[in-house]
Amino acid sequence: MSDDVFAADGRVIGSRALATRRKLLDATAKLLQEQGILDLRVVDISRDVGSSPATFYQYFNDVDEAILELAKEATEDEKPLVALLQPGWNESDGLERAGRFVDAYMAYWDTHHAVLRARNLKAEEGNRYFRAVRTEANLLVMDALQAMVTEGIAAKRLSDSLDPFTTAAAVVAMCERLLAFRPEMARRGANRDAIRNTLATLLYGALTGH
Amino acid sequence: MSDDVFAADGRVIGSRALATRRKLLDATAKLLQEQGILDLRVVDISRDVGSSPATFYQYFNDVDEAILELAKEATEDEKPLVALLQPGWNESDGLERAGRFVDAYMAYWDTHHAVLRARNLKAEEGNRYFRAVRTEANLLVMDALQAMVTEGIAAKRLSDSLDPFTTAAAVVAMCERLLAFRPEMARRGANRDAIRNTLATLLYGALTGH
DNA sequence: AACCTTTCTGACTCGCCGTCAGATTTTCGG
DNA sequence: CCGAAAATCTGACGGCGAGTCAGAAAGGTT
Repeated sequence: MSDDVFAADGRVIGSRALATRRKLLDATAKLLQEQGILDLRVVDISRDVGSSPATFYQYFNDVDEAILELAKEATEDEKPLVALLQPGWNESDGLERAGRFVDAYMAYWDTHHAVLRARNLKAEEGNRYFRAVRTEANLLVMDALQAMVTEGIAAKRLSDSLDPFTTAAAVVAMCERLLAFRPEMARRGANRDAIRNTLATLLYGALTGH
Repeated sequence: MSDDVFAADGRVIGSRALATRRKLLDATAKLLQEQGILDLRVVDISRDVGSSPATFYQYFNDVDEAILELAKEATEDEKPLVALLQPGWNESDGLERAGRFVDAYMAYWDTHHAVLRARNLKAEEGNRYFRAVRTEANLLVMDALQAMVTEGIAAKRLSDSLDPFTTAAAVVAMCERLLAFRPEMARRGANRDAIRNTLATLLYGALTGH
C-alpha cells in the first residue's frame, strides 16, 4: 500500500509535479462548478492554472479521470456523516438528531454539489468507475440507515412491508435530490429552515415510525 | 394560438419538413439513451436519420433545443399521473392507491429517463429554459401532493412541522431519484417489487401519516 | 560546469461544430 | 404534363478543442 501518486504514463511523480496536479484538480473543481460538466474544457482548466493543455494530459488520461479523483475526495468528506446515524433516534431527542444529520448533509452537499452531480450523471450513464465510487459513498450512509430501519421493523414501529435496503436508498435519494431542488425552491419561497425541518421530520418519520 | 412548427430561421414548415424534424427528435432521444448527453453529437444524429448535419441546424439552433423539445413532450406524458393523486389515500385502500401511482410513475420514468436526466442536469446547471420545463412538470405533481399534505396536517394525521410545499418536493425527489438508483439496486438484490412496495409504503406514510 | 532526471510545452493532426451558397425535390398554375 | 417558384436538403469550409509527441526548460547531483 503506497501513497505515491502517478502520472498518466504510470511513473511516480515528485513534489513539484504533485503541486501541479493539485492545481489542476482544484481548477477542474472550480470550473465544474462555474460552467458545468457540459462546457468543461481542458483548455480552460490549463489556462486557469497557467499551463498548457499538454500538461493536463501528463496527469490525467482525460477529464473524467480528474473528476473521478474529485469524486473520491468527496467520498472522504462523507464519512463523518455516518457518525450522526447511530441507532436511538426513537428516543426523545430523535427529531433533534435528525436535524443535526440534515445540517451536516446540507453542508456536505453545498461543498461538493458540482462534483457529486457530475459523478451521478456519469454513474447513471453507465460508467463503471463512477458507479463504483457512488455506490461506495452511498453504502457508507445506507448501511447505517438500513440498521435503523431493521431495528424499527423489529420493534414494530415500522411496517414490515418496508425493505430495509430499499428504504435506506429512498432516504438517501430524498436527501440528495431535495438539495438539488433547493435553488429553485428558494425562488418559490421555501427557505433553508423550512427545508431543513421538513427533511428532518420526514427522515425521523421514515426511520423511526413516529 | 397556432400549432405551426417553425424551422430554426423562423419560417413555418410543411409536412415533409415536419417528418424530418420528427425523425431528428426521435434519433436524438435514441442516442441520448444509448450514448448519454456527454457523447451526443450532431453528426451522429444526422447520420442516424440519413441526412447531413446541416439539416439538423435547419430545425434546431443547437442540440439543447432538440432536447428541450423532448423534455416538453415528456411533460405531456406526466400529466395523467396527477389523476392518481386525488385526496383520500387515508381510506382503507390508500396503500393500494399509492402502489398504483408508483406503477404509473415507474412506467413514465422508464420511458423517458434519458431525456429527464438531461433535463435535470441542464436545469441544475442553471439553464433557464430547462428550469422552466422541469418546474412546470414538477408542479403538476407537486400541487396534487401539496393538497394531500395540507389535508393530512389539518386532520392532525401529519406533523405541523412539515411544510406542505417542501414535503411535496421531497416526495417527488424521492421517487425520481430512487428510480435513478434502480439499475444499481437491482444488482444488489433489490427487485422491482421490493422497490415498488417500499416506495408505495413510504409515500403512503409521508402523505397520510399512517 | 557537465550531465542526468523530471517536468513542461509548442506545434501538429484529427474530428466535430455551425454556416452558407447552391443543388435537389416538391408544389402548383396553366 | 411542363416550367417556374417555393421548400427542403447538403457539400464544403473556417474555426476550435481534443489528444499526441518530440524536444525544450527546469531542477538536482557530482
